[in-house]
Amino acid sequence: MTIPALQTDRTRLTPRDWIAAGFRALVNGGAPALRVEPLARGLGTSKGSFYWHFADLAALKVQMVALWQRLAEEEITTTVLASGAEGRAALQALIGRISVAPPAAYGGAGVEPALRGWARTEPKVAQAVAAMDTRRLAVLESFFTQARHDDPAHAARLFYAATLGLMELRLTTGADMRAGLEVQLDALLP
Amino acid sequence: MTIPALQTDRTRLTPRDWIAAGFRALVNGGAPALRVEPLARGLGTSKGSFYWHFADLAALKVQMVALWQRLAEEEITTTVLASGAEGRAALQALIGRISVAPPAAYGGAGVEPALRGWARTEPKVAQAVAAMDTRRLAVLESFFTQARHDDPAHAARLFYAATLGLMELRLTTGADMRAGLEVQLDALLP
DNA sequence: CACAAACCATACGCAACCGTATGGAGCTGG
DNA sequence: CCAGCTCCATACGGTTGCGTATGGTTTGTG
Repeated sequence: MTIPALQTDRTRLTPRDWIAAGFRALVNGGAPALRVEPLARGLGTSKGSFYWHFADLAALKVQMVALWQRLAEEEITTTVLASGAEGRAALQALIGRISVAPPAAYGGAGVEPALRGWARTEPKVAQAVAAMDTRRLAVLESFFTQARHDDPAHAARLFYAATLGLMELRLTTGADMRAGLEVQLDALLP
Repeated sequence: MTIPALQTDRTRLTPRDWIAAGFRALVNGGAPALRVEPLARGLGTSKGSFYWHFADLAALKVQMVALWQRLAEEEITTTVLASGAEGRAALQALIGRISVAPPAAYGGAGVEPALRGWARTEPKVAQAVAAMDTRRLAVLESFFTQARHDDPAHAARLFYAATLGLMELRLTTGADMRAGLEVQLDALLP
């Protein structure tokens, strides 16, 4: 008599699955939740799977930051710069893009604030965030310059600060990103 | 209430010394840095001292949050409400208070962002932060109402969001809080 | 000085996690 | 069908941290 083999029909995991799980953990539990064994439990697998796809935990973190950088950069180039919009129109387009939260499988609306919190625990992340900040500020400043604002640098800083703050408030008090940013833009470009 | 000076004696520690060390660790290393033995090493003592002053690590965290709540509340009441200022004048007074960073012994300018990052790892902290957000928003809204703003709720949200964002940017790109907030106020109350 | 209280050092058991080693399951081409 | 590659499970040693237990050292006080 043969015992029928358990057809677990398990779906095999890809590195991308682990990265997505990493972002979900980061958003829900913060940096301390980025551990191999808890992640494995959350995916219903063992860490043997993890160490097949990644050299170590640091490798996963690197890939997470790299993915965020790629998406954030894409948000700027393909959606705004490539559209050919300028000045106020470009800012409007950016508002539309920013108010769309990332997919829930990758942590949803909490990704950006969570990543900034993560930056406080790991210098590599802090460096990536700081670089993205300057990049975004430069782009915003060019838009405000095109819109003939008196002090584009100040306006860019304020607009960006409001964006970051609204992302925070979206989590705690459920603020509406789009409405908030449109009002901010009206205040800065009357 | 004013923050008392720390014991420079170094031979004996007070609970307040541990709380301050906790804030410094939180700012520098984030939530995962809030551990008993690393804190003890940083203070040049052993964890035997810690467990004399606190029941466990959770007790220290509770006291840290409590201290932050008291100082944040004080920032509102004694500096603004008690001054009798109203409307725009009250907002100006608040700007002056906010742009002053806490003492370096307690983590300096990074305390507020660090605490918001911490909130992502511990629900108790998240609750305290959310409560403070609503409290601050209510106060700000009353000021904008006194200043006869068209949409006080929106203005309060934006002003607060800009404040939070500028606190973030103060860390990465070294933004000037006071200048930024004054410009924001001018934009919202022309 | 005596002596208690306050404060700190050290050692211990326990638990969680990291990264490695190794074997097994499952698909795939020859 | 079987040989080899891909992918996962599990056991292991090492490290770090928690909280407790216990004894030592300093400080205040009569």
